[in-house]
Amino acid sequence: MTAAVRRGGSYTVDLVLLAPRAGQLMVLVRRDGARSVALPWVAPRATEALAQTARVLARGATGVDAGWLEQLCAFGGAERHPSGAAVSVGFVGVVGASATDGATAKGGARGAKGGEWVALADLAGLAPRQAAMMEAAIDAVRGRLDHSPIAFKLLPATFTLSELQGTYELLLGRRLHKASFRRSLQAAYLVEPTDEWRSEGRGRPAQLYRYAPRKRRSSRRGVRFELLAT
Amino acid sequence: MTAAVRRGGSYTVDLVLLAPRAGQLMVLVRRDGARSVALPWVAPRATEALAQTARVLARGATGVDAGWLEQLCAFGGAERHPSGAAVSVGFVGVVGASATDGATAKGGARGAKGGEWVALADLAGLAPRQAAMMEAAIDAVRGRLDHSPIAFKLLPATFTLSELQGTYELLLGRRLHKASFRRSLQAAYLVEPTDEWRSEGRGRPAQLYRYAPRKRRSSRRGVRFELLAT
DNA sequence: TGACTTTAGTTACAATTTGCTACTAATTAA
DNA sequence: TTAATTAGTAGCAAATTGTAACTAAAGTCA
Repeated sequence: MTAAVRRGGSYTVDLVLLAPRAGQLMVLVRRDGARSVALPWVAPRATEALAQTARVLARGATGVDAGWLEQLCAFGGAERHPSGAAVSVGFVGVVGASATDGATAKGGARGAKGGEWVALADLAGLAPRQAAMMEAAIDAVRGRLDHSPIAFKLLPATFTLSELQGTYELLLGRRLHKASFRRSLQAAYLVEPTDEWRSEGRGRPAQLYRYAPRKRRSSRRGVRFELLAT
Repeated sequence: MTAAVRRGGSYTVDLVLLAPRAGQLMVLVRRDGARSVALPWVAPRATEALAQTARVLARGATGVDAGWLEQLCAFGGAERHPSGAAVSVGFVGVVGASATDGATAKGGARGAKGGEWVALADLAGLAPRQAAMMEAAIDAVRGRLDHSPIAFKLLPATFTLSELQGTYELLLGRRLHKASFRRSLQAAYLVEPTDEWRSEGRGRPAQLYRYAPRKRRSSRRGVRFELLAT
């Protein structure tokens, strides 16, 4: 396959798949030698839809469907790729914590077929093009977090508001204020309470919620100029 | 070239280039038959950086450098492309109004070498894949307007605040409130006044400003949940 | 039991931001 | 001079946001 890619000058679809585990963000990789790793990738047939290719790639690598999956952009130029392909289309996706069950540091365990979950902080040894994808993936998640239900797709069907806030904090890489978070959430009509409560050992039990977005108008604000000096 | 693309299964770089003209947003296209048009595209050599390819393509089509240029994403699958390529990497860019000087409805004039500026509203006859790019380009511009200096790159070096606001309105496709716009602009430290004024015929003369962003901390707001029900 | 700790969830208030109306200023046209 | 037109500002009410301080419900441990 690799040889065919080199000859034909075709393209690849690459995947940055993220999952939470023990308060850390993990990314799915394949061991690719002594100290180099690679993101999952495939050189698809020409007529296949890109998003479909990425969905199949995600399912093949984890055994479950990605809860959220979106294209990053195309990467090319001189930056090397394991396949030698001229262009690679990067995708980023998330799966729930359960997808990482049984995956150990030495890899190959249940839930990661031939893959291995590595903490984002410990990740090293990617080819240049895939390293660029990795960075773009984190930026994309943070940038789209308030427009796509990424955090919700990363949680089970019912969850506590503290878990939801923790997920946002994990993805954003910073702490949020509890009261403000809940107020914004309420104003957005995104969740509805169930009549279940969960006791997590110590402390008051938390009510469980489910993701149930209700229609509302998008707010027509003025411009904001988040733009900073270079 | 087209035949080579069909045979090799290579990729293309496509460009949505926008410019303001007479209060309308124009897009650069090439006549491609009786009633079909195409966005400018090229099938680059394998090792060329994507952004560099797009820059050269923009310069070749207009004779000037694009003030702002960013990748959209890759498009592929069953949606047809004029080249027959399996994937196409879309770019969106803007150039100042002066780039459209002399371009007429019948095309081929100075400033658009072999191309033609068409009002966005009048655009029809794109191949499916390029139509998808067109839509993505508008979304991208609107989505990134507050993070990239798109509007500023579309104006001359000095401009009035009414021109700046008009540019924002053109790109956003909606009206903005004058006092609020100026207050936000002031708070962002993005422009500085020159000591020139411009009289536009009727009404009070307007002061000219230049784009001169000053360093400031990015505001650490809480989450906003712009996310809407599907 | 009862004080202490821990986590969940709410309230209240000050500070800031935003939308908007209504103003003043400077110019051209008649 | 007066009206019309565009630029620019002031000020206020409403909404949003950051934060501290509170109440509530569980477990822990002497």
